[in-house]
Amino acid sequence: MKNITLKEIAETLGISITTVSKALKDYPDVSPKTRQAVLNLAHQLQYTPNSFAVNLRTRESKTIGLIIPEVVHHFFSSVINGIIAEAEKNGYLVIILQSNESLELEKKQVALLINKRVDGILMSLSNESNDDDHIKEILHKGIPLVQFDKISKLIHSSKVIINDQLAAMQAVQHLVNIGCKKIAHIRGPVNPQNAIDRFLGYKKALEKNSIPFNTNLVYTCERVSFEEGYAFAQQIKEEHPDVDGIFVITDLVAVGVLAYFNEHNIKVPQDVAVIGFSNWFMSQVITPKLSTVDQPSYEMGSEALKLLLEEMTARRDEKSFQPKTIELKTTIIERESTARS
Amino acid sequence: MKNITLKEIAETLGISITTVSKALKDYPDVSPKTRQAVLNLAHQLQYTPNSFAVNLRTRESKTIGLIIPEVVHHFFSSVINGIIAEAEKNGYLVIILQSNESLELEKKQVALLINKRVDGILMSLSNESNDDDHIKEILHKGIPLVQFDKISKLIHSSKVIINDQLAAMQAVQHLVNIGCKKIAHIRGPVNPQNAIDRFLGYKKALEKNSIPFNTNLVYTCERVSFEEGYAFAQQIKEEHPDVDGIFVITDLVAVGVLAYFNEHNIKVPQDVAVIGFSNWFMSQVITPKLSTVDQPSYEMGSEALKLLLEEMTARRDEKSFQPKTIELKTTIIERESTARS
DNA sequence: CTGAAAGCGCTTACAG
DNA sequence: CTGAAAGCGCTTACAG
Repeated sequence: MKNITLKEIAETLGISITTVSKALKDYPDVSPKTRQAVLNLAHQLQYTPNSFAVNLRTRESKTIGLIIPEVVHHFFSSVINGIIAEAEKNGYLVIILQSNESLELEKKQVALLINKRVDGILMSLSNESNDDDHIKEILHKGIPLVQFDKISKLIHSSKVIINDQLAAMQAVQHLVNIGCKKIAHIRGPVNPQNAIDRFLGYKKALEKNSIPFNTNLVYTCERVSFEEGYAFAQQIKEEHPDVDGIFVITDLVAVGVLAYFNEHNIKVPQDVAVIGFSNWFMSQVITPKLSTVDQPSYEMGSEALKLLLEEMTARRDEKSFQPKTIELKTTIIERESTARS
Repeated sequence: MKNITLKEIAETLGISITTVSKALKDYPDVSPKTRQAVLNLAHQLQYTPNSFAVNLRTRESKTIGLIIPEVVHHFFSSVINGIIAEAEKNGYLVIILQSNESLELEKKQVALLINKRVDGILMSLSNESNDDDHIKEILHKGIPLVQFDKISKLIHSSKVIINDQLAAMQAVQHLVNIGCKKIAHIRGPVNPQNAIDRFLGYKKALEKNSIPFNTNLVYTCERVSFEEGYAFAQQIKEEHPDVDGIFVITDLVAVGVLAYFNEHNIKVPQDVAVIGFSNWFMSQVITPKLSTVDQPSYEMGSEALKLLLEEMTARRDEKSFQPKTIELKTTIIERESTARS
């Protein structure tokens, strides 16, 4: 089906393209009669502006790009949800790309989005990311950027985060409070800032409670998977049978830990208490129900988009913009896996 | 940072824009020397074509639109994964919209994508969708369309589906095989084709095994939620204490059923066997592990994108294209929730 | 092998 | 209040 253009409307009504354009955009300097005629015909023909032409003229695509490590992930899919909803509300569409935790892919995707000339970019870094050049390139090109969740502290952009260190401290403190004396930590990979911060929070909590820190009680995930949780649970029990509490980097891994314990008749929380991180849906339906740290994911997405909008608006109006950091609240969710009476 | 244009390259080299454009696009009628000079300078200046202008000229956006009911959903997020991966491989980006199971939103989003002039659309219908006009509009505009999973049979487009009826029959047959005599069905909402087909499969399986069909044993979800599963499990036990098998529309709801049974000491599978549908990750980690129907989600996404590509290519080459339907294989996954020895 | 020119469909500063 | 014209940055049929 042919698409209607301004030209056709203009010709049909015997007026100029300029006037048609103005009428449709509610410019004041069009007579009410002309405006009405244009509006009627446009509606009748179901005119919609050619967005390609509008993009070229206005240098805006009304599209933003999102790069995340993984879509199939309860936390990230909730974030996406928040982003898409907020974007749509403001007339923006969202292109989603997935780095699959690969720095190489992440770089390619940044290039793709820059090429596409999106109006802004939202990013959560891959676990491999220990190099900032591609992200600096975004800033260098003058494209508004908001980092969330897995961020690089060195990049001077807006950020939406939680206080991972504090949240981890609270989680470990909770284990101490219910009587744990020897607490292991299954941590995330070495690069991501949030894995580092959660580890530091673990360490601080021990210190605060005068529990000696022992490197051997820290187990490092590479892929942050269910399988790793399962394997580390076994390893912990073999190497340190007296461990009575485990703080796990994220719920998926913690569920792996529970699976191993369930299968080997190790009682949770009586023998070992377990606390995860993120509050996946899954945590409340497994047995035992998993204690965890609730992390507002939908809100993280919507707040990130709002910050991006602010920056895009400032940029368009040629106002200066100071990057902001929003820190969202986390909450300890106590469930069966730490319920010692 | 200023963006480099063809004009600047042309001026710097003292040649025409035409020649620069041709050199960059590997047209044969450019002298090797000129081509090299252009390529060098373009690379040095990090030239990338302005996609807005390219879109306008070529009438292609190299972008496709995806509308799904929900992002935060193991099945759909896996489909997204397949779509994005395959799209990227072929130089397309994906805009994702979420209907939240609302027909009204779905209509709006179709309009958004048409306006955006995406090169093609992938859709899985919302549960509310009992009206096709907005989808016919896509075809009417000549935009390639592929439906997947939750489709409208009445729309003459390509489709990627599973045989829901057959898969449901196999699931119920499995319950019969392990000795179930009175089998309830928690079905999906009334509109979606796949809920209807799964229900029909349930009915056929009963018939085939000479088990009388009883309307009272069919419970209809509205929101397809964990909570509904929980509530229906209770209702089933109250209304029909002798039900010994339940076929549930999808794993999320089945997990709700298991939660109720676990909490009320009803033994699964001894007292009641339960089988779900979709093979969410969650199903293999809960207690008891849930039997289910595996549905290839990643593949559904990648196949849908391939079909769309075929159609977009045909359309561009002005060849005719006959919509195709691809039916993917499903597999019964037997786990603890139906493991009667 | 090279380039002038038209055109994609819009927006907007400017003249009348 | 109306419209001619320039221009966004590219592609491509055409002439030389």
